[in-house]
Amino acid sequence: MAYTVGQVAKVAGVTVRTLHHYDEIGLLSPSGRTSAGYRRYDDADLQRLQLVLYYRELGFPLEEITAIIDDPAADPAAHLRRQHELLTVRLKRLQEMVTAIEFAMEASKMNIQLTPEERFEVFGDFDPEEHQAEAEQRWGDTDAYRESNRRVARYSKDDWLRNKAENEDWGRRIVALMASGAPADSPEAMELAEEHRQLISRWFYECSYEMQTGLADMYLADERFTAHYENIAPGLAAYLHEAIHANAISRA
Amino acid sequence: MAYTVGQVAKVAGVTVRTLHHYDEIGLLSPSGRTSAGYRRYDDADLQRLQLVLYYRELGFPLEEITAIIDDPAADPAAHLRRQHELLTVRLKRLQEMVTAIEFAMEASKMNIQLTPEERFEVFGDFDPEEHQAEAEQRWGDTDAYRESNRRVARYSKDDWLRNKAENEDWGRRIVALMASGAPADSPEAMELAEEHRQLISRWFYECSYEMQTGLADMYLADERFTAHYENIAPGLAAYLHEAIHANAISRA
DNA sequence: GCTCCTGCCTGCCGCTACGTGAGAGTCAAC
DNA sequence: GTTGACTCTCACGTAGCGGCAGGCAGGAGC
Repeated sequence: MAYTVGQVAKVAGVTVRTLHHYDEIGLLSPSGRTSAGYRRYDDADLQRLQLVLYYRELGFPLEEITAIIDDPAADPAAHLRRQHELLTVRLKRLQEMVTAIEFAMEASKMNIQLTPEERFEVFGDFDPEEHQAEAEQRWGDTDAYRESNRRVARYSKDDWLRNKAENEDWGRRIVALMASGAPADSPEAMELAEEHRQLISRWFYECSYEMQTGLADMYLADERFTAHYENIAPGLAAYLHEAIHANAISRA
Repeated sequence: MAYTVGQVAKVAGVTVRTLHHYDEIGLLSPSGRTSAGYRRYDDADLQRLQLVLYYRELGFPLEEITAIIDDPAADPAAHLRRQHELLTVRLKRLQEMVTAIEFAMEASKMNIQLTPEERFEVFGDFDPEEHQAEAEQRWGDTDAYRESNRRVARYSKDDWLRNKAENEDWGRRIVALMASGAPADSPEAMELAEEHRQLISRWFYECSYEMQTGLADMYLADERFTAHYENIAPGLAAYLHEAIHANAISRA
């Protein structure tokens, strides 16, 4: 019962190169060679190959497989547990990805065209997801962030357009107020600050006064946010910041 | 709004090296450089990076991402569909593996010790999985193969031992019959051929006469199967082959 | 002006698990 | 004795970076 590389390859469903490789790294060396140097695999080699392929299927790197197979003292149960954890994690990731892609497909089928490009188009230059990676780093484990993500995922293009319209309407009103010379702690400014909080609560996540003042601080601290508001009207970032704080204090 | 590599890396949650790499392969080149040669990323670059990371998350290779993003005529829906298929296939594989590993863990907890080594021990030299890879290539998309896999996955060590015992009993009887000189198309031989079919049906999958004659042909065509039967008794492969065909014809 | 620290630059080698030849020898068949 | 299939050993190529080395750049502190 001796087999050549080609035969083993066929039987095991791997390539000859793979067997050469396993020989090279000492994972599976044939038990003998012919006088011409041809590899000769026997049944024991085939069994070992089976083991190798089994662990490989489970995602073990070849080096570890070598260790597992060659070390009779190794605890197979421990390996299984670890592998089970790894697998379930990968499984979850994959499932999430499938869900994400199904969502994307659904959106594109409905002609809502919520591909990322479209979303950028809808969002204009103030994309809630523009700084998503950073947001995730900062707030990835907060309830608000998860809530926001959950809601955002369901929004249609129309929802986004309505959102944008409401935002722009609010923007026009606060710009007009600021231009009128009303101070940032005037009742009118505080009312618009309150409306700002409610817009966030309605569209993204329950925004408390505390969270809102945090946002306000960031509008000044993070130049990208500052730029966004300054771009609407010079001085707006600071004006909004003060109005939000004044409103939060008066409601406390 | 210009950012250095380090800033972009932090914001996007990738490493500087990754950005260098994306620049190298032309996937994401910063829109400018400082006089000192520092990369300068602007908001548009960040948006592109978002797209890149989005597709990367979905498992697209970088080269394809380049094509998708740079080619406005490319159909994102088609890409998504293809990716969805790939992912679901991988997902199914992973799920099967998790099931398998959970089964193995269960077994090891019960001290049944169904580690692969154990299974080889139980199977002796005629492991139903010995040629699994090839079997999958040949029959991977048949109902019989799936059915067999489903059943096999549930078998306990005791089941395997009973299976082996039944097989050996049948083996002894057919060897005895052949030794007695009864022709392969005798009623007794045909009866044992019938029993062979029922053994397969009981332990692995519903085996029709047609499928059984296919198996019989393979016992002669594939030297490994031939060797298995010839190892039990010289001439058995051909004898069984003829008996199976005779039985199938008489039942048709 | 000098030093220190941090961040940036460009190579370039390394990793996994093989794929894919090149060039040469081997084996069984016709 | 010649073909054709199979095998051998280099040895470079792949994807997606990680991680050095050696050398500028730029701001802070002395």
